[in-house]
Amino acid sequence: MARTASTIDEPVRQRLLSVATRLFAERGFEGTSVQEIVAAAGVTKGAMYHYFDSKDDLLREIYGRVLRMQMERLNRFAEGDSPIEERLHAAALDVVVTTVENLDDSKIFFRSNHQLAPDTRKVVRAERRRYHERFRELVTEGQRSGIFRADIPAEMAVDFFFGSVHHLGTWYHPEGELSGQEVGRYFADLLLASLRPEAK
Amino acid sequence: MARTASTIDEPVRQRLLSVATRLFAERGFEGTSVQEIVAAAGVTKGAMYHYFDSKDDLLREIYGRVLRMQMERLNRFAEGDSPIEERLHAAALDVVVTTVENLDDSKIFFRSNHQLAPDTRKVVRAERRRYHERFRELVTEGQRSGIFRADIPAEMAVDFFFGSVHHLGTWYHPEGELSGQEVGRYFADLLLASLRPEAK
Amino acid sequence: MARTASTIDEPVRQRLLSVATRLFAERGFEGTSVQEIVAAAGVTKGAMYHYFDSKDDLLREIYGRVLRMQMERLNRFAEGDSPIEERLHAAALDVVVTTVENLDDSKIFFRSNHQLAPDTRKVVRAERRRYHERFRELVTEGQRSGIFRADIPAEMAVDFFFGSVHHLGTWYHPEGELSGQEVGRYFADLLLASLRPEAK
Amino acid sequence: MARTASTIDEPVRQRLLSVATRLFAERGFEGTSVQEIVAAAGVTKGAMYHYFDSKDDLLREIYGRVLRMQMERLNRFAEGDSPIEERLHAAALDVVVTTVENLDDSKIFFRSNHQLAPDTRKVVRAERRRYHERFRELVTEGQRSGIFRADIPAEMAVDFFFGSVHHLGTWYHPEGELSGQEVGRYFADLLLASLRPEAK
DNA sequence: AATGAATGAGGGTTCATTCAT
DNA sequence: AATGAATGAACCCTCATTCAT
Repeated sequence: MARTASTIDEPVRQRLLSVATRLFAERGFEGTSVQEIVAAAGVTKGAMYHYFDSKDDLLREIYGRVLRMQMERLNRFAEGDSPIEERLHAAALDVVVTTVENLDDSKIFFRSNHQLAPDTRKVVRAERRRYHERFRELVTEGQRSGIFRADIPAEMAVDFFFGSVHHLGTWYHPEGELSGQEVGRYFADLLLASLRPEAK
Repeated sequence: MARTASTIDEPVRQRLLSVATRLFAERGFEGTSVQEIVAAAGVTKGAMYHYFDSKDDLLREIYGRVLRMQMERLNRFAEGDSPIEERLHAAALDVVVTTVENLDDSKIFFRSNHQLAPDTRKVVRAERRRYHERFRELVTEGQRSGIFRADIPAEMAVDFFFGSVHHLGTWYHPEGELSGQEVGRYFADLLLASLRPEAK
Repeated sequence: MARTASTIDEPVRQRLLSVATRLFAERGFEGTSVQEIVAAAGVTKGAMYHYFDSKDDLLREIYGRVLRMQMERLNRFAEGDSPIEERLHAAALDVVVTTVENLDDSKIFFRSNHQLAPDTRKVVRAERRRYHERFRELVTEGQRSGIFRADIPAEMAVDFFFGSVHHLGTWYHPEGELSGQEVGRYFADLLLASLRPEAK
Repeated sequence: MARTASTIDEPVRQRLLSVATRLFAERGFEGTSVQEIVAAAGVTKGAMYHYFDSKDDLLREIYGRVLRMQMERLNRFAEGDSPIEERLHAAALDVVVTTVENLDDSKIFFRSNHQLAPDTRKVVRAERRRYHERFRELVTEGQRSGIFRADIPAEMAVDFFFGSVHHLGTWYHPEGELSGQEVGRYFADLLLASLRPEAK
């Protein structure tokens, strides 16, 4: 018997996470009540507090999931042995595609950051920074080998690029005319173009 | 006689706006209570509700102020008669500089958007779209005259650029080593570079 | 130059009373804010507090007006020299007609009684009682002369009748098919009928 | 085991209803705060909002209880097979007795009607109308068989009677010299008397 | 593993009233 | 005679969380 996700028999913990992700993305973390989450998940409050310490804990879990996935994928792309411009293009394209495929996570990530407890926030930011640095290494690698222009700090180019990616959540619509692949290609092209050395 | 924001003799309405802007940026809209706002402004709740219809109204006012300022500045830069690449560079640099100078407004803008009442939201988004379109016209103008590459939709390039700008609030720190001018120059350079036609 | 009631040049005090009467009848005393009253009257709060001590004072004035009017009219009818059954019938008819003509006053009277300050309330109830007693005297006069049945206390018959009258506000509609006169006649007939001595 | 109202061991929900009924009757719906209700019931606000959706919901429940009880009793009396004048007399007496026994409910009913949310109000008024119509049928039945005078609309006679009943709350005191039974008999007698055909 | 009654603090908002002008 | 800014208390309600079961 086939079943869609979020059906009644999906493990409660997982169902709570899915539902919370959707609601946090739609209404924001503060705008979503625990009552709404458990109602949408079809369980009671007690059940939620059995699996999670608090509402903050739910958010923390969602963050963790996203961070782990992104880091794994980036590493896979970075470690290849094709030319640097191809690896960077592929990694850039991939981060756009996965962001678009998990748009709810992305929305939560860049909107609810300040709601995290200070400690959690520190952990999240540290992991985020590692991710950023890994990506930046790709740029510096290209700069060192003369493939990318070096008159703009790698950090700046990376911030420039990720700003764009993180903001996908505010304008990209899955039903729109552009697929994630297409946006990804454009974004990766723009990144690579901006790093091309100035024509003499 | 110039005065810093939030001094005791600043008109109550203005003081409420300044304080609310700061707090919304720091803690988010939902994370800031009316009580905290009025306490920080040194007035009572009644005073706040004398000048504003609601907490939402406060947010609405802040939004309006930002929108008006940005639109005015963009128009000034767009209407010049220097070459298109210079006008776009100048406009791009300016939007970064003003964003950095009003970083609180920017943080609020891209984090609390979904908290607005549906009607207000529609108004804000419409005005936002107009701003976007005005900027895009600069890009298409350059594309038509062959100065900018035309194989990437202008819309995409603009979304790419503004994503970066809007995310300044998440990483830029006024006390950091880069001035708004410097970041603005880098960002504008990156934008222009990404629009350069492919080298043959 | 002809002028309708409640126009801008009607004395402020009078306009406040009219407006408050209408609003109190529509929404109840507690359900009407001072702000709504002054807005509807086209003046400011300060103006209202210039003419009236408080919101309670407004209600007190409305009560006073009704009480005075009803007492005057009753006296006029009671003092006639036609047969007692005719005088009672006329008085009963008149109280229905005037109640219907001032339905807002009536609604306020029997719905907002408990909102009055204890002292005012005592005064109002005393005056009300005097009115009641005056009416009752008509009944006892008829009982003494054998025209009305005496096996039911006059007080009871009067309470019975006035209960009906006071409840007109909950069901009578000026635009309905019955005029105040018609309802008055029916009510007066019913009162007289209920006082007729039992047939042997 | 019989228990008096408002004892500490009475279920919370029931205790809230009893207390609210008493307070609404004493001070009116708008004049009673939720804080006062929960304090009198010895619970916290949270507990109240666990059982009732809102303060309005509390009022709605009280209304529902009264309406159901009155309708049941009326049906019992109306369905008997004694002569119509006896059935009407018994029903009239009963409605007075039960009104007096639940005087708080009655006070609330005819004073707070306009405080109900429009939807609830519609429901309540419809049920009220059905009750009224059931009672009126008794009168028309008597008119058709010539027992009651037919020159006064049944509707009018019923409004006349119920006006009196509904106003019991404004003057009847349980500690007074008249029992509910006595008032009921007088009121029923007056009703029947007013319906007696005119003597020739 | 899960319930649901109950808590208590705090949420945004309304209000009658005051007072300097 | 009238303004309107400002007060401060009270309003209804929501919330994340706890706990006995």
